[in-house]
Amino acid sequence: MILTNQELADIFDRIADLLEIKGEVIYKTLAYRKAAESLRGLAEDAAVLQGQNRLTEIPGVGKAISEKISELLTTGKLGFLEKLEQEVPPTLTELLQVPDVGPRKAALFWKQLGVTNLAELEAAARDGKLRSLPGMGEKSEKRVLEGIEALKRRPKRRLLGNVRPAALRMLDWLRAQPGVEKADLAGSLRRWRATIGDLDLVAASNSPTEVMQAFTSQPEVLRVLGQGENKASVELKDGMNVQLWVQPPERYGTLLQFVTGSKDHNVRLRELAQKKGLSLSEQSIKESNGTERLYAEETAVYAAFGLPWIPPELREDRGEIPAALANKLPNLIEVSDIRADLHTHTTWSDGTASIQQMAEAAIHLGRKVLAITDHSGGLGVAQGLSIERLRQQRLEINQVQERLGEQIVLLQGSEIEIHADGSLDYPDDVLAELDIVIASLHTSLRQERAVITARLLRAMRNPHVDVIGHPSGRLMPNREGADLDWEQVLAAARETGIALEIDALPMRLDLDEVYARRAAEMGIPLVIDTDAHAPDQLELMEYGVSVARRAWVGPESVINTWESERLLGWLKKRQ
DNA sequence: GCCGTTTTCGGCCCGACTGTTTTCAGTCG
Repeated sequence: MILTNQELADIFDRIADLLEIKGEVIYKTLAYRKAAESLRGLAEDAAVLQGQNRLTEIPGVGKAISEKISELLTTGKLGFLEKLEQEVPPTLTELLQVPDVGPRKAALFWKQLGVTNLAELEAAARDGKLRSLPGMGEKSEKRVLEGIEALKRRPKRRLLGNVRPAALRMLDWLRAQPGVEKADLAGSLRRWRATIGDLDLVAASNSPTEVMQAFTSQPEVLRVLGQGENKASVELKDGMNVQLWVQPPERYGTLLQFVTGSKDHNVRLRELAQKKGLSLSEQSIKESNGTERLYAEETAVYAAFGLPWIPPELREDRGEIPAALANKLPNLIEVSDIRADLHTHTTWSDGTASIQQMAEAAIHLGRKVLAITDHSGGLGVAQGLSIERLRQQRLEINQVQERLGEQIVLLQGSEIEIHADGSLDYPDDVLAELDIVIASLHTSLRQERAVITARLLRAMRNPHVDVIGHPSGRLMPNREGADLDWEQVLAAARETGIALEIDALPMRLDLDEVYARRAAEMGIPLVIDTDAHAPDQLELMEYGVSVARRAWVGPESVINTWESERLLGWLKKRQ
């Protein structure tokens, strides 16, 4: 069994948690966290890098951590971790999930009370045993209990697509408050991360106290977690945590920059500041003599370090600061670049709208090409089309095309099922009749790596297949994607010229940003589709575009930004 | 534990807020 980059990253985060509780110097734990984060952003399997003796090329991975990766990949175990788990009870890391409980308090509860897991902590708090510990009191004990309750109510991370509409409503509310001059979404929401923990908002105001007061007394607020001059934090009734940060307008640029993050991006930027004898915070940039420079605009903050403005989607410490320094930031794709949607469903399979309704909605959004790609017969749950029904559908598509004339080009396609053995659901002569063929994995996703990779490769090598739909098959937050050998998948994509899809449904966002970036670097064509099952889902395109932007992808790599003639020519040539 | 156009050793980002404290530790982002 081969450990994935994600699994390795989880192990190093776990080591960091245990080392922190143990009381190891902070920089050691930070080193493990940095290595974990790098592994998550890495498109090449660590196992491949190990084989080539290139593990230390991973940022934040040196001698010690590379040896641990090798040991894990070779034996599946890690002596260092096993020894650590003898010293610190492994279940103790549960305590770190509780708000306001960090490594020091977890260690305190363990050493003084023998607490080793969440249930024991809750019991100790209920028995009033926490209040008498050093540095603790009745209020702290109550906060721990409330934190445990909040943990039970709240899912860990939510999907961007579920959070964003509500966040935009709250932003509108904030902008309408008296005394608020400017306000924006910040944090992972502004960076368009696929999943969101807490919600961060920033505002510019000269009357922060009033703004904070209004914020914490909204009817949706369940409880106030903290409230000061510059910052307030609340838990909403639905379990969501929201932070609001306020500075006067002349400091808004540094505030927005700071709260947007990511944390790692900010650390890099502050290192850069230090080298120039400056100190960056959410308040200002300070010179070494203490003189403050104030920035109302975020662009000016970056300019102060000689950098162009960096789009928030890139701020993950994945090379964006060196790229900005060299003036080599990518020209990112925009939603307005999108001309076609090549993956949609109608009532012919499991969609809720007719071909005509979907086409009209697509025209309304300015699409020039729309592919109707209902499921093939094999996917029983989605009422896939038999060959006979597929041919009937062509007639209706032709009729709708006639009615709509030149407003849009309709294509007939299929989202065809890849069987467990890699064969496809329709015979080749039927596939040849279609304008576009998207092959997707929906079933038997748990096959082991060699099997499912060979299965996908077989489908990719069918010359009628134009696109691989949502390649990993993941459904967030619960279903992991297939355990594919991405080296082979990407190599096959390059060899066959097939396009890989970024599915824009917020629960998919698949390809993810890590592999989308690698694919684009390899010159593999990408396509961003909504996979819409209803007219309003055609608007979800922006989520797919956000993945491409986070993957440093420009419009040229994405075939549905191309002029219609070029796109149709590409499809025709593939046949 | 990592890393180097200031360094192979000595650094490693910065501030708000809370609760427990009489000046600070812990947590968080």
